[in-house]
Amino acid sequence: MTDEILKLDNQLCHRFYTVANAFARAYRPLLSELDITYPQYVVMMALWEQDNITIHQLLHKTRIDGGAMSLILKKLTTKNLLNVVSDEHDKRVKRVLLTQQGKAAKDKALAIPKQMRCNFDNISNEEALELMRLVDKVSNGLNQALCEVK
Amino acid sequence: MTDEILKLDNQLCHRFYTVANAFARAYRPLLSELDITYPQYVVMMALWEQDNITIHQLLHKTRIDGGAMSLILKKLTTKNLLNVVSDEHDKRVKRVLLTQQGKAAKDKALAIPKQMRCNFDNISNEEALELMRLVDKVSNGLNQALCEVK
DNA sequence: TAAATTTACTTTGTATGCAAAATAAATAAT
DNA sequence: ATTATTTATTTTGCATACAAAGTAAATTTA
Repeated sequence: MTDEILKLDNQLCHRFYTVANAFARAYRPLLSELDITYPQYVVMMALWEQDNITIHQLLHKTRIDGGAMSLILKKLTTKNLLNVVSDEHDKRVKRVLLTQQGKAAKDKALAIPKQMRCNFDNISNEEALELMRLVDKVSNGLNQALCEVK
Repeated sequence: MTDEILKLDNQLCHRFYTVANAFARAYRPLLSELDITYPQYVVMMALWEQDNITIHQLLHKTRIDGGAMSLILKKLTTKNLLNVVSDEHDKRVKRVLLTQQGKAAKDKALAIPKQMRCNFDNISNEEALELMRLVDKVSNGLNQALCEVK
């Protein structure tokens, strides 16, 4: 059946599309206390891991779009969670620095992963690791494909 | 280390976020011949599978947001790929019908899955099936969580 | 060293994704 | 038979994605 090829249920892409949206939706209530969105949370996680990095490094780490990042950093600056400052030596470069409030937010955030994890306690740790391994494999394939085009 | 908990590389959600975006990006060049976006492609796949369905059914099948669907259907109507008509019996309901052009587009689309699949030919069929199974498990967990809230 | 190129970011225009409000029509309840 | 509620869909406002164009500063070339 050639029809099977285009069936939505057979598309890996549609599963990822669906689950990624479901994740963002599921994080919403958990992030409401921090008053940030999911992509903003991703930026904060990157900075909690390593503070005082360049926007370029932040883009690489988070895989967030450059244009979107500009807006996200403005929003997080308005919320007093971080500051963006120009680099002394290279004026093209901007560095992102957590504020005291931004650093403090990490304590609240520490409870989030556990709350999220319990949404799929039907998945074992082994399965979760296998899932991450396979998703990475798909990601690598797609990224290589995109590089070849350019 | 409590720090490991919030590390970006340990977040399942971020992997899905990344790979879902990578998919949409990878589909772009393949869909350019059809002159449609990835979400529009999802709608078309649903209709190639079953034509003449209600918007409600289409929303359920594709998992696309209702607000977004309104716009997507307008775009696809403008491209002469489908028509939206009111149901005779229940005037609240609207049905979506493929045009001749919309049906014909399926022939071109049949080549897309194979082209996409070769981007991750490092993944066996068994791994792909296992991946789908695990993603579904995560999806189910998240959807149940969202239902409980409501 | 002046011009061309590269690098780091921002801006712009288009297309979702989503919650919430708005509409309109069918159904249920009183 | 009205009124209240539910169902189907659209509209609105905000927040990303993303490609492409624009800007500014550093680096490389000629």
